[in-house]
Amino acid sequence: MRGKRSTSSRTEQAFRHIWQTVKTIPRGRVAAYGEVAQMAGMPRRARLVGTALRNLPDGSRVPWHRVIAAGGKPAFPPDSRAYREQRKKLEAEGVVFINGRIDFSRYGL
DNA sequence: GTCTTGACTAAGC
DNA sequence: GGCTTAGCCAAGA
Repeated sequence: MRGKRSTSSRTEQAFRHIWQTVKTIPRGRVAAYGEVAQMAGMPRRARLVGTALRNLPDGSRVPWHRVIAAGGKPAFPPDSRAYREQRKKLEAEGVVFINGRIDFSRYGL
């Protein structure tokens, strides 16, 4: 086998690795993009995590809502649909929003 | 191969 | 406390 990778490019595998890492976030907890990147063994690739989640295939069971920006706030504008969905899912898991922000010392990893 | 874009982050004002 | 700037690094055009 030479480096020939059929059916999945290098980036696709990186995305899957990120998705798999996100799946390890326990229910009722949250992690920052940078944290996920580090857990996936890609320090300083926070933006890549965002790209991966954006490319997330429809119907996947990846808990993308547990990934938030550093500072404990969602990476979406508060008036966006994604924001409401994320907040709804998190609150359903017991995560409390305080002034639109999540307490990392309490719900972080 | 270069340039722009982005579900990031930390520091500065 | 909120907006701006700069640094970051890979994907997409």
